[in-house]
Amino acid sequence: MAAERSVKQITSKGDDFDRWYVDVVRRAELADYTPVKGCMVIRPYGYALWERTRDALDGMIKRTGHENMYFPLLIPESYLTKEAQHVEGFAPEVFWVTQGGDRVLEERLAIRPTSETIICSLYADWIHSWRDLPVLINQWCNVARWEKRTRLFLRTAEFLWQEGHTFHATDDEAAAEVETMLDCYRELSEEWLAIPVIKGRKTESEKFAGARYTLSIEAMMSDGWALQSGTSHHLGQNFTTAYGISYSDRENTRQHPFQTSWGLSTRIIGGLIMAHGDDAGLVIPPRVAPIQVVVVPITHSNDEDAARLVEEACIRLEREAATEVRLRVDRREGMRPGEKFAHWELRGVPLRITVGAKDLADGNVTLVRRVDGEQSAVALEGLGSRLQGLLDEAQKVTRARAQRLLDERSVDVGSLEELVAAFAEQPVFASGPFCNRPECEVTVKGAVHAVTVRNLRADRTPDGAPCIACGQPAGHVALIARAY
RNA sequence: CGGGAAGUAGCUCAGCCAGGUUAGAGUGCACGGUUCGGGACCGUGAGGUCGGGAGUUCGAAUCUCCCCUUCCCGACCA
Repeated sequence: MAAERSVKQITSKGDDFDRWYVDVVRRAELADYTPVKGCMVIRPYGYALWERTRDALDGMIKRTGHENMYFPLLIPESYLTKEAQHVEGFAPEVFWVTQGGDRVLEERLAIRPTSETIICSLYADWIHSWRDLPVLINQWCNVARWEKRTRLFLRTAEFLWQEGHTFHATDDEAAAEVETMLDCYRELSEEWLAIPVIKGRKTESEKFAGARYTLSIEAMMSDGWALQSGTSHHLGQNFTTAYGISYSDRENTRQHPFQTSWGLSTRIIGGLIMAHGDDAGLVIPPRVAPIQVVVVPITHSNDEDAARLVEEACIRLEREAATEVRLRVDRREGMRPGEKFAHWELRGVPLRITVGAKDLADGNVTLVRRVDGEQSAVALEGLGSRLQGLLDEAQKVTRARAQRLLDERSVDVGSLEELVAAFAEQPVFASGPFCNRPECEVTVKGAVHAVTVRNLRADRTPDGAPCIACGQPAGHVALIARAY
């Protein structure tokens, strides 16, 4: 049955994945294009999804000891340009404000592409002593980057994110922070968004501009492509030196603190869509679903008694579920049940309860799980209190399905030939021993169309195997994939 | 930013090559009715500066030029 549930308005996933993605985003009313080039509008349903994701991550950020604050949107050019690599990396994508009202500004202002520079400039005045460390802060904000190509949620000129920034007395403490926050991203992705990820370290060519190193989580989309879903950077003393941040340690010696930054953006919503969605539309994991349960009453205009019983059952569900579950009864008139089913499937609501006279005669309602279409007749009695458990189950099934996809499309390779063979049929996640020299990265990229080294896996070691590109002893296992 | 495609009703598109009454279809929308366990049907109605600008012409959705936007493939990137 599930296979026949095609949706009128959206392209089939198998026919054209990119069109499918855009169709789902727009038809499910998550987001849309705007008259502003490169900028999207996030519509209420999409924003609700972001809010749930954001709140989950915000809880983790606070749990790990960070506080939220807010920095200016505009950054003076002289502040932006102090860290050489950073400027070089971001300069091509900065928006510049050159005028205020009718006055040309003496110094251009950048619209923040990220806030390390303004934050360092301010903290240079606020950090004086080892007692001032660590500084553990975060901000939720918008940033702007002049991107050449727009993809809703995945790449827009303006996007929403959080950026965490910390300063530490020791290198090790900063390194631990980078790991801690990457693990928060992993937890958000796996436990909330039901997307398994692979943690690892970025290669030199892929790391954040100005960082000593960058860690990332990489998720597999259902077409086998990778999506970098969160990054955590160890900035060493690069910025603190450039921006003159120093403090007196316990021995009264001047020191530059060690710094980290880490970010996760609305891009993750794109990942959620591409990881779980199907030909009927979105599939939203219950923990972040704006609406977790939709109730569709089946009423007959020529049978008032039945209609009354159906409405009573709906009211009962609303009352019993109200406190713990986000449930909505779809009472829209003049719309046939099938149309409502399609409507909510497109929007990815995890559970649907159909309430009709036929089932009610036996004290039952029909329950359908979005992720796999599993359908069952369940007793109305006590259902409200069982919903949370059913949602937890749906969350698990969604996660397991994504894990299965990742497992099925992951391949270990021991040579370039095997790498080429791995991608012959379809995009995969290939893992192979890698020496991490820039020349070898170029070789790997050139071996298969559009692949990149996503990261050096944190969970694997090469065990003395030779690098797939040069044959020298490999120190890492590289995750190689095509990426969004 | 390079290569390709496309912009006509909310959406999907036809009409354009061979310029000519009042620009069409399906779907969606509004109202009425029959219906109602997978996008049902009948009727009525609203809805368009044909992406924008300039030009050619008696006359432009249609021909010419410029611009804008979107999609796809690259390069760049969260």
